[in-house]
Amino acid sequence: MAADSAAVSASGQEDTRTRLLTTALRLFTEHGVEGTSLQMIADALGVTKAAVYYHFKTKDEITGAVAEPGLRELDSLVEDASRLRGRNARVDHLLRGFVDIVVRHRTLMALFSRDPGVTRALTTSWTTRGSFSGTMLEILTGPEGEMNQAIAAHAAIAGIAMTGGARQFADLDDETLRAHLLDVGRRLLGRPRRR
Amino acid sequence: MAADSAAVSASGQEDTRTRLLTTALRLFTEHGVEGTSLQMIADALGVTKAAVYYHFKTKDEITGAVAEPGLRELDSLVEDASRLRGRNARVDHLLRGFVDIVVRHRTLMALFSRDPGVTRALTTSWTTRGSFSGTMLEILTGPEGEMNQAIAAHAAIAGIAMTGGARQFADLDDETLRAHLLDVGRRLLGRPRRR
DNA sequence: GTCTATACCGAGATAGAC
DNA sequence: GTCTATCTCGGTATAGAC
Repeated sequence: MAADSAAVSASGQEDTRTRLLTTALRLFTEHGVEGTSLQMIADALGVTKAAVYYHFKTKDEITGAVAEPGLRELDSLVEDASRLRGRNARVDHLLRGFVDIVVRHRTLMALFSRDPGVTRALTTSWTTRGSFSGTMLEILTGPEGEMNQAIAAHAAIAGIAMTGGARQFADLDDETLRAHLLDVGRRLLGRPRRR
Repeated sequence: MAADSAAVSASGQEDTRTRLLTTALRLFTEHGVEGTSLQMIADALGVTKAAVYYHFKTKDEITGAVAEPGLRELDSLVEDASRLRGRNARVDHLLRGFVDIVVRHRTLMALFSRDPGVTRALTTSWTTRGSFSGTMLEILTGPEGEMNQAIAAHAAIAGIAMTGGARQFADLDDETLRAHLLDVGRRLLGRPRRR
């Protein structure tokens, strides 16, 4: 019960910074990054706009902090996949891992692949890291660079990310959604389907 | 040669309103709707902000005018498809028509399915018309309402729209892109593929 | 260390001059 | 048909209360 202020117990209230990021993500998905004002975030938290400014110096910093956990996972997924030998193994690992990340960060991944505001906010800080999306497409497309595969890969990533974050399927449990999205990817990428 | 100011000849300069909409669409896809200021549009046209305001009363009105031609086509496509008998016929007509619209309005359709700013701007004026996206999903999903089909349909629409508007494929000619996107849709919807 | 009060400037919007 | 003046709101910034 003796929880310190940094890591409160599960039932207790989270610290302001965490609440802020959770609230921001929700508002971002509803109104878009550029469509969400600092005032909206502040109001939703019951504090003033300047209080938000204490925790983050700029709005872009908030956007970055919201997107970071998902981006980190994508980054290391692509690294892992790159190290595998055999194209099929790489594709399967990447597909499975991507679906998993999308399912666990549902709204974030949809927001991330959609919103130009996110891209703009991250271009400053994530230019080096931003290579993962290119590498991901490369792996899925294959060395031949066939147009057929390139388009299928692009459609797979977009379709999986946006469907995973769609409101209609928000009630689905993780396992079910994961299975369906994997199926989408396998159909488009021409990989064998289970069951 | 005696062209009036409303309809100039093909080689002549277009009227300000048309140039404005073309410019706005380009800026919208680059920076998002909310990320595009009236000042940017005005600067790109070489006029002042107030001059833009002469042609359109609000920014939402610009957004609406930009999106309208594509939305109209989607609307009548869904109507046409609904009138066909037989689910396969409806699905095929819808898929083929959707791909065609996406190809001919590439950037617009991607913008439309992505940007929350577009959705917000249109909720006021297009609430009644907005039913087409629901009807489209219904037709593609089928009467059973199986989760499998619902997710595949959602992924197909998102994947086709966003891939069609992607910069990487901007150089593809209409026919080629159309064929590839049709293939994406057919794989996901379980429809027979040509060739 | 966390927040309030307040001010500055850019952007959407309106009214009206030319 | 184009532009100036002006208002309000949003992102940014600082000073200071508790």
